[in-house]
Amino acid sequence: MKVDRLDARIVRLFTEEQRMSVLEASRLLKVARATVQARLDRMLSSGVIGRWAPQPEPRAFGFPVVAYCSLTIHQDFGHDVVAEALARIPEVLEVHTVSGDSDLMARVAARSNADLQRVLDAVTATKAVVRSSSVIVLNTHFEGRTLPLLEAAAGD
Amino acid sequence: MKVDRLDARIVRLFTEEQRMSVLEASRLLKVARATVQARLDRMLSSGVIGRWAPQPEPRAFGFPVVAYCSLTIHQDFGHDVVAEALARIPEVLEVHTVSGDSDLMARVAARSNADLQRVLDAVTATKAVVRSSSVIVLNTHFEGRTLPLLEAAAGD
DNA sequence: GAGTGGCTGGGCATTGTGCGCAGTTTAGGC
DNA sequence: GCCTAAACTGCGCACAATGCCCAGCCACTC
Repeated sequence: MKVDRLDARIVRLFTEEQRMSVLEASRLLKVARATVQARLDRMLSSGVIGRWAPQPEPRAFGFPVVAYCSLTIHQDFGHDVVAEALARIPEVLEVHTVSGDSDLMARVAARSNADLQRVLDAVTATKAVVRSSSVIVLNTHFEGRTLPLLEAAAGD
Repeated sequence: MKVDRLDARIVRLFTEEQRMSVLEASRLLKVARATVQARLDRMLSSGVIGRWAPQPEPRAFGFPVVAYCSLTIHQDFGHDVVAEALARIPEVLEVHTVSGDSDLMARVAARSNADLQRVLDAVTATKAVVRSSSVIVLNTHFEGRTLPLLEAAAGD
C-alpha cells in the first residue's frame, strides 16, 4: 500500500504521545476527525500498522541480557518444525530463516550471562539444532525504529 | 520490577484485542476497573511496558526485504558516533553493539534485493565502517514475541 | 458529464475516562 | 498473633472520546 505524508504524521503523533486520541490528533493536524479515523482504519486493515499493542520490555522485568544466535539445523528437519519447537521456549523472542552459513537466526533474552547458558542449552536441546553460535548484545543504540522509514516512504 | 499473573493477563488482553478498553478488560478479568488502571499505570511508568504505539510494518509499505548486517568499525570512532550516523539512514531499523568478531550489528530494510545493495552501500559509506557482512532474512517465523516471556516471569 | 473516492463539518447516542471516595482485603514485619 | 501499609473494591460524577450517521464539496477518471 502507498502511504502519504498525512499517514506518516498520524503515525508519528500516536507514536510520540500514547495518550493521543483521534479527536485530539485531528485538531493538531487540522483535518476532520473522520479523516484521521479513515486513515487509521485503512492502515490497520492493510497491515501498514501491523500491531498496536503494549510492548513488554524484557529489560524491565528481569531479562536484561539479549543475544543473537545463529543455528545450524539437521537436514532431516524442516525450518517450520524447528521454529515451532523454539517457540515453546519463552526466552526465544524472534526466529528467522536466513541466508548464509547458518540456517536460522534467533534472538533470545536471559536473566544474566550465566542464565544465557541455560537458555542456549534449551535451544540446543531441540533435537534438530546441530550447532549454534551466538553474539551477545552489549548495548542497544536503538531498535524498532520504523517511523523514519515510513516517513521516507511517504516522501517526507 | 516484578510482575504477577494479573499483569500478564492484562497485557495479553490488550495485545490480542487492540480495541480493548480498561473498563471492558476489568469486566473480563473480574477485577475492579481501578485495579486495571493502576496496573497499567505502574507497568507504563516502570518501563515494563516500554511502548504502546502503532508499529509500522516495512513489509506492508514497500520494504519486504530485511537483512542483518555485522559491521566492523574503524578504531578511531566511538560506537555511539557510528550509531548516530547510521540513525540518519531510515532503512536502518536497529543498531546494537555486540560481542564477537564484529563491533556492531544492524537490522536493515530494503525495497528489493537489488535495493538492499543501495542500503548497504549507504551503511558502508559511513566513514567509520571498515567491513560489513550481511545475512538476508528469508522468512520470519515470529518476532517481537515478548508476551510468553512476560508470562513466564509472572510465574504463569 | 456522470461517477468515484476522499475530505469536511456537523450531530447524536453510547461508552469510556479521570478522579475521588470510604470500606475491605491482603501481605509482610515485628 | 497482631499491626500497618498497600492494594483492591465498588461506587458516583462530569467530561471527553467514540462509533456512526449524513449532505455537501472537491479533484480525478472514464
